[in-house]
Amino acid sequence: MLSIGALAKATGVKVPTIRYYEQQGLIAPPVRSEGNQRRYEPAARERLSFIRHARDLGLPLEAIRELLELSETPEMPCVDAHRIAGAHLGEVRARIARLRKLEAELERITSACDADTVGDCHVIHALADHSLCDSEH
Amino acid sequence: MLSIGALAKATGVKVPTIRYYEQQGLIAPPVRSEGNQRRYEPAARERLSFIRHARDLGLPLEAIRELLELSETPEMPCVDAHRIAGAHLGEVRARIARLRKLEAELERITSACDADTVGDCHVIHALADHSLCDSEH
DNA sequence: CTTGAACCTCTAGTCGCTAGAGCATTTAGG
DNA sequence: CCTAAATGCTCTAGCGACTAGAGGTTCAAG
Repeated sequence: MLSIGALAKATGVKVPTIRYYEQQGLIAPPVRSEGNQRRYEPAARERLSFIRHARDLGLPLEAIRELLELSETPEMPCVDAHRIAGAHLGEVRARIARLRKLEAELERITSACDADTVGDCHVIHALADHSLCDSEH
Repeated sequence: MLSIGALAKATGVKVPTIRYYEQQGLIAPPVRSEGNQRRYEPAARERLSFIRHARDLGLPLEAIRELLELSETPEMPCVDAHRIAGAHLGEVRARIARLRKLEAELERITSACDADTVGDCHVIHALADHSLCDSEH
C-alpha cells in the first residue's frame, strides 16, 4: 500500500494532481488509513502511469477517460482506441501547421526592422496593420 | 462615434471580448451615451485591431499590454518590442518542436497496431508502458 | 514522546475568453 | 409618435488542467 506521496514519486504525477484526478473520476477513491489518509494498491501505479503518459502525449482528460474505460474490457474491438488516438494526431498536426504559419510571420516581422525607435519600428507597425502580412491567420 | 457592436464588426473582435479587454485595462473606458452605452472614437478601432492582430499571432495579453505601452511613446528605442516578439517566436518554436515529437510518437503508436481487440491493442499498451516509446517526452 | 514531514479539505487563482440571466436603451418602420 | 426588434448593459459562472495557499491533522523516525 502506497501513500499518495509515494505514488506521486513512483509515477511523476504531483500530489495535488492525483487528488484532482480522483475528483474528476479518472482514478477510483482508494481506501483510507485510520487517520483518513489515502492508501493505494500497487495497481494504482499502472493506471496513473497510463494517464501521465497519455497527458504527456497531449491527450485531453476526456479522451483519456474513454481510453481507460476501453482498456477495462480487453475483449472489445480496439477501433475506438485507434479513432481516439488518430483524432488526436490530426489535432496535433493542425496545431503544428498553424504554429508554423505564426513562426514564419513572426520571423518576417522581427527580421525586417532596423529602426531604433518605436515610431519607425517595423514590429509595431506590422502589428498595427494586418495588410503588411504575408498570409492569413 | 461607434457603438460597441459597430466596433466589433469593424475589427472582428466579439462584443464580450471588447468589454473584457476594457476590464483588463487593454483599452480605455470610452465615453457613454445618455443611456449608458459605450461610444468609441474612430481611433479605438486601430488599437483594437492591433490587439486582435497580436492575438492572432498568439501573443499573450500581457505581452500585448507591454507593446501597446511602448507604442504610445514613439521616441523610445524599440529593442523592447523586438525582445517581446523574439521571445514569443522562441516559444512558438519550442511548441512546434514539442508537437513534432508528439506527432512522431502518435504516428508510431497508431500505425503499429494490427490487433482487433483491446487486449492486444498496441495503442493501449503503448500508453500503459512508457518504455515502448522512442524518445523522451 | 516529540518533532517535522507529509497528509487532509477547502477555496481561489491561472488564461482568454464564452454563455446566460435579467434588464435597459436605441433604432427603424409604420 | 409609437412599437417592436435589435442591440446594449451588468453580473455571475464555466471551460481545462491544474496550482497555490490556508489552516488543520496524522504519520514515522529518533
